[in-house]
Amino acid sequence: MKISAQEEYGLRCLVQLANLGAGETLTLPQIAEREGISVAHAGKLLWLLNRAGFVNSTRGPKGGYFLSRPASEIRLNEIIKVLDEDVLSSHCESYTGVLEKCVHTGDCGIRPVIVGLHELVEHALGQVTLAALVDNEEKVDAMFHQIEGMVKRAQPRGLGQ
Amino acid sequence: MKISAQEEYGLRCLVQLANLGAGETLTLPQIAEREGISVAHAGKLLWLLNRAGFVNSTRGPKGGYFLSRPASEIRLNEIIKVLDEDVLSSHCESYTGVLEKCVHTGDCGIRPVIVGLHELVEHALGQVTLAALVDNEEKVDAMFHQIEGMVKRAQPRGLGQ
DNA sequence: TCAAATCCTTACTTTTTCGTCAAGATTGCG
DNA sequence: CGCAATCTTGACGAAAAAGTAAGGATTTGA
Repeated sequence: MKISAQEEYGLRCLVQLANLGAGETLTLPQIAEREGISVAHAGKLLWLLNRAGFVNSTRGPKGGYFLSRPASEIRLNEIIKVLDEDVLSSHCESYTGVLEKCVHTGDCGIRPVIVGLHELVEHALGQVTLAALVDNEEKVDAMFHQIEGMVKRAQPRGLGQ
Repeated sequence: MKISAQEEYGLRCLVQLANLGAGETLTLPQIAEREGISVAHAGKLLWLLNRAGFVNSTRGPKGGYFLSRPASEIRLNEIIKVLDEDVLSSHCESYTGVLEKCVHTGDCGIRPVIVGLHELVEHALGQVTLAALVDNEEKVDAMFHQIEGMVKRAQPRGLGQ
């Protein structure tokens, strides 16, 4: 199970922009340098994010990229959906997306697991905004530990063995 | 974020074997046919699972594959770890695995998210055994909805915006 | 002992993802 | 205007993942 390169570095680029003050922008070379990737690579990522409506840009001298919405209104699940196709995707063509009914024979037991994971990840990412990532690193950290604690106490019913 | 083909189809093969009665086996052509993949492909997956100690096999006529441990002692997180490298992996070389300290400059806010996701997924998969997949489809389903419900009630503290 | 059934292993091909390159378009400034 | 800084776009190449092919090894049973 993997976070794709596009997801990871696209998210990093957005974090850079979320750190800017009002009216500030970052150029491709600046973003590339800070993330340790090539300018061309950054260019492609920012182009994707632009097309998806997360960032805007101005060309020419003094130009650059900036968020097109407040960081507090951008949630991680939206970002991941745009950089990949879904929050969590699987291969079996019997799924339409991940959530539709499986056409495999009745003894396919893995569907509920994939659906469950999808919901878990989707929901967790939906709780985190870009702003939270920038401003409240400790709080995000605390939140995840809180969730983890809840999950730990939640389950030992119905399974066991 | 993606479930790799190896993870998905490897898991499916194990589910097939977990459905067997004592002393029964399945041959590669049988497994391949049931999952809609080529025999060669099934062969590679079963070889991985064999090497990892989840299945055993006998050769010759009447041979085939079978689980080397009871399905109730095999948890999904172990399986995923073997079929890929980890339950959830990321790209940044600054992580050693996902859980070590990030070497990026201090303003890298995404580390806690990756670590949090890792723990979430790891823990969820650790709750599900192969046996549960086969025998208790409804119970697994119910469990995930239970976890999801807990997570939903758990978080709105510390983030909000 | 031979033949058929079966797994085992390595090498290869295809597809997808990742990343680069280069030419083009737009803007600001002297 | 004309140059330089900047983003935009599509084509290309490299690397990784997915899947295929084929010959070898082992076992059973007649």
